[in-house]
Amino acid sequence: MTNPSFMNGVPELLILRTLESGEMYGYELMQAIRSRTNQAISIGEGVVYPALHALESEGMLKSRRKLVSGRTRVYYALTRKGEKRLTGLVRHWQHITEAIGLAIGGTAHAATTP
Amino acid sequence: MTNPSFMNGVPELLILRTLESGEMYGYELMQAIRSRTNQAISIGEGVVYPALHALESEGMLKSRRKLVSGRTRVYYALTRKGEKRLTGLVRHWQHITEAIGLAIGGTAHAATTP
DNA sequence: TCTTTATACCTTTCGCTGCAAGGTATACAT
DNA sequence: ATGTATACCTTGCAGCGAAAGGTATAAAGA
Repeated sequence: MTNPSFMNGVPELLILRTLESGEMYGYELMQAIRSRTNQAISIGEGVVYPALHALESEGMLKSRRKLVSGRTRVYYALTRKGEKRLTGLVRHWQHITEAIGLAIGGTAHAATTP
Repeated sequence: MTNPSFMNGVPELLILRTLESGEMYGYELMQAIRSRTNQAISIGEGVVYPALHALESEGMLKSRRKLVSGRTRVYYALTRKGEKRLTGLVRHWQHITEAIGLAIGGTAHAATTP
């Protein structure tokens, strides 16, 4: 029950946000995230797949299996609930980064102009 | 050696950045951070003190003890090395948030204007 | 033909961060 | 006397996310 660190849940945020553009399968998701962040952030398979399963079991995503040239792909799509969660996560993220921006950009130095 | 999560080290960043304005003792630091972030972020004692010790042992901070009306205060100040680390952490933070901003704000939807 | 590379899925293991909670001690107000 | 605020510190643990290992198909290259 420990209060999860205020910094956690970014992979989840990225996953949900990326799926907002349309259903994707895990492997595709990973690449999409890497691409959308200009290679700055790579979410590995050990993060993506467990996260997808967890999100689905929480009702944030729904999946359907599709057979494409012999390979099985599991496509995930946002549910209404997932969209709501996403909205909350985005808001939280913006709140946090704004706060940190304040602290690191901010206020502190009138020292520069004596 | 595991690659630490790309999201870690924010408390460290906030601590170093806050100490840039001048030396502080732990308790004061905590309050300063809370205040600088408009109460959005609270770094607890269980985070601050271990972090201060770690940073000092890495040479990022130097401390001096001061006796103020019967209570001992341990004041911490940035070293040159600490300043450099801070610069790096800030840069890294900005890089990350920019990337996430791209992913969550970004690119994806020309979908909004059909 | 055989093996490497890329795709696609999944799980187990574990390091590390940061939080909660507990512990000590002084000063001051009630 | 007892509580509240200050000031320091440590231990224990939850949980996140990374590494690494495992299965299987298809296509390219040797």
